[in-house]
Amino acid sequence: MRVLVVDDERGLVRALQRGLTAEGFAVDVAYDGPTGLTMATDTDYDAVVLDVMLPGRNGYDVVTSLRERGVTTPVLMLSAKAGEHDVADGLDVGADDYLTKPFSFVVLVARLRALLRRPAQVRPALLAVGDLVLDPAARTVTQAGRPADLTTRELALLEYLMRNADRVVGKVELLDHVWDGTGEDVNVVEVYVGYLRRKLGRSVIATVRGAGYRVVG
Amino acid sequence: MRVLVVDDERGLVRALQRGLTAEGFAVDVAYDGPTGLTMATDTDYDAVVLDVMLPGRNGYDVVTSLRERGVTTPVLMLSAKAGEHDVADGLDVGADDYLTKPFSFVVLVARLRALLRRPAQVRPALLAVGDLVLDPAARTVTQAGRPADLTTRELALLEYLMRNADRVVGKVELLDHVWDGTGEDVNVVEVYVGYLRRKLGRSVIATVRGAGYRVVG
DNA sequence: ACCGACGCTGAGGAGATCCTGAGAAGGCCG
DNA sequence: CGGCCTTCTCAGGATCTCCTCAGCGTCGGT
Repeated sequence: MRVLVVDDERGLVRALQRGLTAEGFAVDVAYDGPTGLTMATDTDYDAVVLDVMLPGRNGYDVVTSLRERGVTTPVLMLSAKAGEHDVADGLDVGADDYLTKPFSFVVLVARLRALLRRPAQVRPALLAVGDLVLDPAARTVTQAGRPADLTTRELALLEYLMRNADRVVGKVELLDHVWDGTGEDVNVVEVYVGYLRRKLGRSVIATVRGAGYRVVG
Repeated sequence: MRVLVVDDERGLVRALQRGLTAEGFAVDVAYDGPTGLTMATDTDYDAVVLDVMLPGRNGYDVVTSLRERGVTTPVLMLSAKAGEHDVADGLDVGADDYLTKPFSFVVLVARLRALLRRPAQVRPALLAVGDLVLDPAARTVTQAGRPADLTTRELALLEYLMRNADRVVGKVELLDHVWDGTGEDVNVVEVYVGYLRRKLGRSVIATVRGAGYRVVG
């Protein structure tokens, strides 16, 4: 397990290096943003520990650039600030976890291990299928760049269908995941598919008779 | 996106329920461990938010039992304790993330979204015989790259034949596996083989007189 | 060549499945 | 309170599927 630590506090870095090595990690170090970005891009690390406050380029920038370059290495962000919006910002930008300084070493290792356990997949913040783009956090949908005005339920339905693109999704499954699942009548699903088709065009959602619906790219 | 919240603090639960619903989640609630475990096992939730301190059975137990039962639903643990070892315990036990109370709602939602980004389901493999490709998940068939439009029954019949390619499959066997098997008349099979031939070409399914049908690669 | 068994197919109806317009119920905001 | 939005139910109508049936073609054996 190879880990990159990007932080400019030499003392902390040295402590992490020693501790993580003792835990069996191979540790590389960078002391500023640009260097960290380069190293993380060039080398295939299993995880990156990244301070938010960095000389040259801050942590958010580094993560954003990494993701733009298609690097999906898990990133654990460190911050001195305890403000909650920083946390959300860090995650939305593409970081995978977040720790507030001061943190305990045990916690860091546990979180790191949790990150490494996750399948190293591309996990973009946006859902894109065909000319549709859905942002779950902002709860917006655009079609060919044009924004679409959807209600909460319509959006939830579309999100589930898009998360399962290229697959036929049954009405009961939709009822289970988009609605409470307590109801019985799948007609609600049909009605809402109708709403979506009216707003987004008939071709967005295909009916698979006897099976369910499908969206394709 | 359907979420199960397991916590015995009614006030907090109500707040979460309202907030998450407003964010577009379908929210179910359990107030104790055993109930939560049952619900999480029986229903295919997209995520579970789980308090560590619970009546009946604590959060660690619940996660452990869930994982033992093969349930891989992402779990976000909540704890009142700030002790660092609790965090490590929770993650080691099979939880996917961890939040310490008091937490901010914004952070909770961000973390939840991060969990939901995990790749959805494992898709079954494609069936390929000759220039025919059948995708069981998408319920599509392509012939030399060209899509074919099949009904449910036609697809089921073709799938069974393709799974038994290079073998002669009897009509009664088809009646048993593709139909309920309650019927007697094998003429249905003949009719449907006819449909498939009309849509896919005469050469796809060969007749073996007195024995049944066969598809070859 | 003839015959019986077997297989194929066109037609059509019953029923399942899906879509949609209308409207009721409830929440939210001014 | 009144209007607007959202969600959901309901029922009618428009498909589409599935299966049956009967007649015809084909094959193999004699």
